Amino acid sequence: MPMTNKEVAAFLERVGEILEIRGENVFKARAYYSAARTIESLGEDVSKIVADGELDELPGFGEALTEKVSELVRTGQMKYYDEITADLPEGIFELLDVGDVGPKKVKLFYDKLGIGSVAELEAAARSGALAELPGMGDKSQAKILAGIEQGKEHRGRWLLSQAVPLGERIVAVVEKLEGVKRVSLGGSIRRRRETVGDIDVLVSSKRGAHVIAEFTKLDGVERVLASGDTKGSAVFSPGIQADLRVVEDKSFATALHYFTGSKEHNVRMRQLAKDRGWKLNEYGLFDGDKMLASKDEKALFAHFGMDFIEPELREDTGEIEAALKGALPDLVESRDIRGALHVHSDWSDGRVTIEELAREAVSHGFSYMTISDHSQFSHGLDEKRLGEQWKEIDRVRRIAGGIDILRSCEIDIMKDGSLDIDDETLQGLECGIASVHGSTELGAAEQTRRIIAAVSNRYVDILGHPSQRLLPDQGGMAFDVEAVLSACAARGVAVEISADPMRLDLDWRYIKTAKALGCKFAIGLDAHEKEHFGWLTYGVSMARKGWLEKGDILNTLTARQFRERLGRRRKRRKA
DNA sequence: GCCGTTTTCGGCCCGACTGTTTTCAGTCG
Repeated sequence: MPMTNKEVAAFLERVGEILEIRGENVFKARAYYSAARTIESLGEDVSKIVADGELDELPGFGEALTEKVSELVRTGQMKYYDEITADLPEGIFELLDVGDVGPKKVKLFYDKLGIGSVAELEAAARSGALAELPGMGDKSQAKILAGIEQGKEHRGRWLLSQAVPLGERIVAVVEKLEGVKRVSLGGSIRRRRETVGDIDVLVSSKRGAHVIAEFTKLDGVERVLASGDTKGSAVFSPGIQADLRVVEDKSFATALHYFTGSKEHNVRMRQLAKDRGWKLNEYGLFDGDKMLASKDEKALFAHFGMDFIEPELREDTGEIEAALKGALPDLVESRDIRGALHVHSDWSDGRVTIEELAREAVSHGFSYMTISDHSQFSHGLDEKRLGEQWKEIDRVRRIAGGIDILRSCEIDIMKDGSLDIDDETLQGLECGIASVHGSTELGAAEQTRRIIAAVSNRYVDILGHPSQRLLPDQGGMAFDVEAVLSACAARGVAVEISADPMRLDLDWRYIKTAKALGCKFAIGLDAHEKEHFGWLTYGVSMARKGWLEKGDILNTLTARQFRERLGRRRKRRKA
């Protein structure tokens, strides 16, 4: 089984960490980190790039990395890795996950005390041995113990949907503090990454110490990690860390740009500044000692002759070049979406009646909705029950004002690629969504054949959550993404971008590739209760991260256009 | 380990905070 991009990236990340722990040249380690990020943000499979012999064309891939990564992708192993890890204990990497512990301290702990796991670190801290080490003391020891405790409670990343409400609450409170001029979320939450490690908030004020002090007293603060004049850091219930930075208002635009990132985007922007003889940092854009005024981010980009780059695009995947050429996409917005697709009712595992769903959809401004309950394999409806449901849909359609309701179904894709509803019944659907739920462990080749077989059924209009990934940490199943996307494009089957915060699937990294292959998209809610209509914003964010415009997305069409489009496609497929 | 119409060798982002230090190292973002 070929390694996924994520696996290759994680491997390279680890090589970088080992090099740092070993005390090698930090720039050598950085080369591996940079390679890891490049692989992670690829819109195509690294195994394909290796097979095509095009790995050395990626930025940051010279002779050594090309050879080592090719070996890794082909054989699943890297001799170099075995060499540099041979004399290190296996658990040494987990030490890096402890707060306030970096490669230098790992090396120190290992060299002096032979510590090679978090358990050993904890024992050493409790015995007081850590405090005796050079450069360490009681406070450092206590901090490390606290870090170990926190790590036990929670590790890793949070869903975007968990972070956004907290982030917005912090902004709302801080905005009202005395002496605060401007406030914004920054970091990965502003870029709308599908998961975030922490919440970044930027504030402009002349009263930094006061703002930070108030921030650390907010409702929900469990622990204060740092509290200075310009920077504060606290852990909020249920364990999400938030960092607040305070700058002068004249620095707000450059600071916001800086703290929004991504790091890769920032590196490119600083380089652009350097090329022009300027200097860009969080405090401003400088020509010598002179600060080039930027009242907001738009003005900042304008200095470079660039169009404003929406935060979602700032991943260094071509947005800088496009902005310089004035060729950025006109990104889709939530208000462009007219149809609520992929809605489950209490006919399967949803909590709400069709009639209530209709009312809820109207209140969110949708003008049509597809009732897409599960089919029999996922404990949903069989052919007979579907027929009965259609009568109920007809009834609600007559009484519900201002909304069109389409007969739909989330049809299960069987292990062999067939569907669990017969064609005669499928013919009666107005929108067919086919999804994989079971048998996710097939090999990549079989999985690919299976999905392509399913989207080849003429009554399938949309491929639901293609990868079956579950955030924050469960990767998707193994299959040839490009082959499936090509099949969808050829058959006119739209690819779902699930707005379910645990899915957000198709992965935005593949969206640009999908569009280039000719795919259309459908933002699906996968709603099971009323509150889930609010998920739309997350689906739209992913579409935006994938550079999509209104015209790329089927449910920006009016109800009538949507029906016509699906109808036309079906006629073509019959012919 | 990568990279180059300023360089094929010598750079590679940099500032805030903390704790341990009498001037700095490590971590983080």
